[in-house]
Amino acid sequence: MALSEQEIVRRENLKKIIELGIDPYPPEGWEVNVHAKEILEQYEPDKNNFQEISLAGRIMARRIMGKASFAVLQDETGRIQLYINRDEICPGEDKILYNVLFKKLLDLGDIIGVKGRAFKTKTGETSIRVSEFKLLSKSLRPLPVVKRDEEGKVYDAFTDPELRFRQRYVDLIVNPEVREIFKKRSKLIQSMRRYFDEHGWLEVETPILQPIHGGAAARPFKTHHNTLDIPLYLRIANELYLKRLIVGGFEGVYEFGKMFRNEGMDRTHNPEFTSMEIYVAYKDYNWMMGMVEECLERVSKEVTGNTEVQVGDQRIQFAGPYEKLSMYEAIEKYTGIDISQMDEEALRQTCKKLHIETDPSMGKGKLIDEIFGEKVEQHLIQPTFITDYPIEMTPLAKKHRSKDGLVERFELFVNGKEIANAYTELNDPIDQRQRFEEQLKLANRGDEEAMALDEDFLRALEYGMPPTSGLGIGIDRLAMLLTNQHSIQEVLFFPQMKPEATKKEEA
RNA sequence: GAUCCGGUAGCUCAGUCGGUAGAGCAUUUGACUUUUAAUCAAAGGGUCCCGGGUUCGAGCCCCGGCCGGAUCACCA
Repeated sequence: MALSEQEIVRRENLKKIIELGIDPYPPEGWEVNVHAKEILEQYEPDKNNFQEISLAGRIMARRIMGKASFAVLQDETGRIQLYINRDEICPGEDKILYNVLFKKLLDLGDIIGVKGRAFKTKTGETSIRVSEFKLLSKSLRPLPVVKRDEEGKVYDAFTDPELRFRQRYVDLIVNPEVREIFKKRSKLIQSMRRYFDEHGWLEVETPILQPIHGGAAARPFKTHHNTLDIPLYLRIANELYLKRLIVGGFEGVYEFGKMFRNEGMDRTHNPEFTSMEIYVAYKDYNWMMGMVEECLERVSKEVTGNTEVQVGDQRIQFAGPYEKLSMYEAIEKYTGIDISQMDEEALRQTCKKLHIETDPSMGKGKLIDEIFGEKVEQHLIQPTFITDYPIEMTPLAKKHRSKDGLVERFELFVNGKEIANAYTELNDPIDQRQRFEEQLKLANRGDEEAMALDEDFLRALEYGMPPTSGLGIGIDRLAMLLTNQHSIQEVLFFPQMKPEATKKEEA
């Protein structure tokens, strides 16, 4: 592959460094006793602190002015300016370290270790007066150079999504705000996990490779196990396994994990995504709504510092209680039509009236879902529980205790998007078998996403599952809300991309 | 999968009517001991995404493809 001019220069510099007897990739570590952010926040000239510091990072800018230079060092916490004076670095006759190594052979992007002391420059910027530096890793590729002026205005921003996502490492280096998004994502999971642990619920792991892709309605990825010579599916959900654990006697289990769905990709969908599923015995969906309110309020506070979060043009209040509307109430509120008594034909006519396309494979549940998706969802900006779904849409939820034809289910909508789904779980094995059979009928009618029947799961229910409430939260979408990002790609380190065109390479 | 928009130097982008390929940053050389989008002087750097076509001549027009984004469809 042909190297660019800058890559050639860097490789030549590398060679010269080696000729000077310097290892460009030394094996030993470097003492890091402080980070950039700590110095910037805590240095006070009067206190004379940070006078023997040792840190490491990447050179992000260099301003050489003859016998002295400024550089910008970036570590995980931020950027700090270095001041390098020739005669301080090279007290003796030999000025090679400064004149040759620092001025000529180091490049932007090189990783160096630095020892020195904090001070303030004439213009008042906290900086490090370098007494010693060492090359820790030579960079052979030029980074995009993003400049910022005093007001923080960005020039030549590195924004091309294709490059940013394919080379996320570069994105993380030159766009510090990107790192903050992922720190928040990590904090979100950590915060939620701590909340569950405090309640004594057990974090578990269940199979990703499943012989039957149950627990949700979606097209799976299919693979094959050679030794067993059987097809296996990457899980589209883990619900049925977690319930088996409730049958087994755990009273609260949860799992953060990747799910895989062989569907389209867009701003809110990636083929693999992270969900959190939790099942708690002896609870129902009413209890679960309270738990969700408490959990999200706390998570929001711990991740963003506030229960109120800016998302696009909206301010979302995560402190409960959240508005509750039944599915029928919600549809009536936003269309003026009461569909609660309608049969499949009447619903089909209603769809027509509302200019919603239908097809013959759609059952009653699907038709209601269409109306809801088309006319209601977009209006649910503040956190809203939509409750009591038609039974046809929800084969794993328990029938409503008082409303015929409905199940005890809620979904939480925020900013017009579903972020959580929960049931009073169906634990009646006879009813569950019938529901699966209904799904089979839908499948025969052409519904590709109807749920598969899982005999072993039914066997587990037949042993008896305590009354249980279960909840699933889309972690990526929650992360999008809490970091004010409008694309799922921005909250995944490595979003799925088509493979790059393979470049011709010499063997 | 459909429609629209985009792909030009390492990066961000201009490129007029189809007529020698442009800028800023980065890079190279030189100057400079408190600069900070450092500055000053000079220089080098291009498979214009790929493949066809039209034309005397294509970065530009036409056809096909690849990759990305947006919107829609499907889905969470």
